[in-house]
Amino acid sequence: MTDRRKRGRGERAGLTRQSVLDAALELADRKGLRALSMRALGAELGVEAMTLYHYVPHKDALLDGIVERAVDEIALPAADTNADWRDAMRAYAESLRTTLLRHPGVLPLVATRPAATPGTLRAVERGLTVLRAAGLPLGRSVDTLNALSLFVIAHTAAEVASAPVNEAGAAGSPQALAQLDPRDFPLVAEAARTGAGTDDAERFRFGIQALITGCAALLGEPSRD
Amino acid sequence: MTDRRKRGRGERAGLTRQSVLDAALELADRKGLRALSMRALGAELGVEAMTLYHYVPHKDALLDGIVERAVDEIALPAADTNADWRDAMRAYAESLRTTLLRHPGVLPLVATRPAATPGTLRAVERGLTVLRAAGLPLGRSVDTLNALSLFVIAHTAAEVASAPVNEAGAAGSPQALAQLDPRDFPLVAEAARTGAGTDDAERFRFGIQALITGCAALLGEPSRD
DNA sequence: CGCCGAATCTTACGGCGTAAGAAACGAAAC
DNA sequence: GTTTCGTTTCTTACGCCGTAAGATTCGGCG
Repeated sequence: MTDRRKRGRGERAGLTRQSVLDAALELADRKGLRALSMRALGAELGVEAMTLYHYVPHKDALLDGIVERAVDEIALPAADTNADWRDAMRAYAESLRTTLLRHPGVLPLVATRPAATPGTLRAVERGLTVLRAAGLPLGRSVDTLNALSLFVIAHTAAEVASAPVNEAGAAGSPQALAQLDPRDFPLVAEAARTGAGTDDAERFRFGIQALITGCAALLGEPSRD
Repeated sequence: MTDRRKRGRGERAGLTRQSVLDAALELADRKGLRALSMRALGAELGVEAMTLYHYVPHKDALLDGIVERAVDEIALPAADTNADWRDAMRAYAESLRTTLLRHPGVLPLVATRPAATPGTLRAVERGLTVLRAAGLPLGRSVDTLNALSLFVIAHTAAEVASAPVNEAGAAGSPQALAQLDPRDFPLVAEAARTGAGTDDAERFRFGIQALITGCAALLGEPSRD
């Protein structure tokens, strides 16, 4: 954010672990993960690459850091004890998706790394609280929350993967799919042509709804219409 | 497979695109993605790094290739028109999981790249066929199949991520989780202590079951017990 | 002032992906 | 058998990467 162009002779950059992570996150989102090198990040901050090692022990820690920074942005599940847990979970999933989509550069990392940072733990704890308060057994609460978050992460990761940074349509785009031989893949071609199941947000909503409905059913909850 | 140690003077290596991809896949699974460099792969095959560029235009294509090679191993959904689509999908999900788990090195790639290779298209087409034959509308078939595959991929990716190659327990392991302060995260700590929701296979089965049940419910299928 | 710890820079090493071209081979053409 | 030619393999080199080691410069405190 603050303009990092060319410090005067013997004037410090005034970095923080936080400011370094923020710049890294911003750079990854803007130019993609591949463009996030220590030297490039240094240049972005008006500093040599090695300087960054005063704020971060190695690059992997930097990556962990930006994941955590992005995760910290996610809003916790609402602890409204009056609301149905299904509504709470649906709202949480929706908000998790929009937050993750705001950081396309980090999504490959989120989908790939084990998630046991304080930030994620906080969200998980809150989620479990909501589910337990609704009467679900602990084990099933874990299973439910796990299934929901994994689906959200995978779906958003797939969304950004098929629309890469600064790039024309990828191989998975509907346009590309529509051009394959209907004799080889009739249904896929038809879906691409008619646009069935093409809208990311709607497909996402369907998956979430199915997951929540299914969990409720397996747990013997009364169905609602 | 074939012993690649030290060809005699002026004796060819006899590589194929397939053999190169196979070796790359095997190397990635055995030593992890980070260890898969062109030079290392060349050494594995008894050949200089640049030689590989006769079989693959660049490293990204190599990665795409090993993903496709792994994907080709997945068994297509059974087209048994007598069986319930729910059973077919559950079996497919289960088999997809075991296949993916056989290639831990490739999972980060699968979870990350857009999937529009012939192999995946074949599986998708078959899945859509099954669902359509059961009477689901095309759009919903796409949504259902999408939700299922994404969940499977995300879950298996999470499984291998929390048990990395040749490594002691990662940060997300139950042991590590059990040691955090119960005052900060009481439910997470309790779950870790009692082992609730700890079994990967069972948690997976729950998610799949929930997803399928939920999709059926949303599509107005009669419930079964 | 002198000193010290923190912040920054310099230099350097080994590894990476890969561009460019030389070299060695096998098979077909003569 | 010799020549030719396309395929396969190797050699060399460039610029990038992460980062180890250490010199340097700074602000603040005695």
